[in-house]
Amino acid sequence: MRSDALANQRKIVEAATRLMAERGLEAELTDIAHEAGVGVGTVYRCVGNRDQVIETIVRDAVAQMAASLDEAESREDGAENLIALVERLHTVVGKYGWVHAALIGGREEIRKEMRAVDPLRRFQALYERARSSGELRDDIDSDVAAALILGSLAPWAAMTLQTRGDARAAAEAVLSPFLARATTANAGEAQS
Amino acid sequence: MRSDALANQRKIVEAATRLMAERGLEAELTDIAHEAGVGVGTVYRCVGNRDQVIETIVRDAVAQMAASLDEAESREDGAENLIALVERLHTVVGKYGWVHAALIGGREEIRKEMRAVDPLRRFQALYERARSSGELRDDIDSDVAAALILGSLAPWAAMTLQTRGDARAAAEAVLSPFLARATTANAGEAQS
DNA sequence: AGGTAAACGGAATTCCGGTTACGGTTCGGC
DNA sequence: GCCGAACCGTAACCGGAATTCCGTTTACCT
Repeated sequence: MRSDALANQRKIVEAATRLMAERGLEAELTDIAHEAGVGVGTVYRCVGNRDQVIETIVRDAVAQMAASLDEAESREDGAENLIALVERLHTVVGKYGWVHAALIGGREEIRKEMRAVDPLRRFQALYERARSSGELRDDIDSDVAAALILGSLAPWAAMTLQTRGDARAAAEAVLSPFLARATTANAGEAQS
Repeated sequence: MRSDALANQRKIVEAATRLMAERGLEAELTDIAHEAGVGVGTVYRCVGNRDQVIETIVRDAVAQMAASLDEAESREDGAENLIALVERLHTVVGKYGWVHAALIGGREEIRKEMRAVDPLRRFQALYERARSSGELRDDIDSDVAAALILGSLAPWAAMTLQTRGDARAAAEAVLSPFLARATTANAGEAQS
């Protein structure tokens, strides 16, 4: 592959990522080509047809999520590990605004790709491991915790969370209901 | 409007609802017409073009969500009220499999529709009200609680939650991390 | 029952975005 | 500096879904 072709490939993937983040997965190929500063033909030559463009980008996003999971699994158990993971996931998912849509209505191929990573199970496992550190509540089923915490990646939830400063603060907020009381002394809720 | 036209309108909207629930918002107009047992022309006459068909259905779904919120607001404060609300929301959103996609990638008009209902704020307000009953934790910011609880409507989260029996059980599980400890005595997590 | 305006079905048409074909241009080895 | 292969942009081409059009049928009023 000639060097200019390779450079174009990169430009195209970047452009597609950018455009799809703001317009969704249905962004048009001609627009992507224009955004990348090349012609449509070049898109076909360097990346492939529409489906292949999409697949490339989805693969990127999925890989980044998988990498985050990998990293978390290799680290020390504990609340901190989960917080960092949630922070990374929020960042990644936020960058690719369409992941949600892709998971729901997307091509079967994309969903398969995603199912292979299986973030829910892996997060659940991490939650259970982290629990042994004593920093997390153990009176909540780990599958429910995983569902709620990863549910916070939903755009409407993420939007609210973004109002609190940076991604780190958002991740801490998400985890806070699951922290064991003993560790984070909290205001009493005496009542009646 | 003649009575048969009115009847057809109803049939079409029902058919579209059914078809889009299983195939997503991109179901074809001719299929919808066929499913309703009418010709394509009739769809245009009774409901309008594709966008208007979609809008009609989205409006329905949004109205049902709004009604659930209305009802909850008119009831007695307390955890029970929130659980029932979450149960209803899960049911509605589950019935219209595409709401997520609509909210994310959908037409600006749809999102505006949704923003008008503003479920997050309303739920947050309900959470704050319910807190006064003493059944809910008050050491978690209500906006975070709202984001997490409504985040559970995200498809991947909802999928996990559905594995636990009925919608009611799922709703209880979702709320459980937010219940005050005093009420639901939980196993101790003593450590170090 | 009869007349008429409204509604119907679905074939024909338009529209639109993906895909392909092709004449000009550029890279990179000699 | 020059040649051929690889690459580029653009302008047609194509398929399929949305939309329109019109001859036929139906509901409703008198």
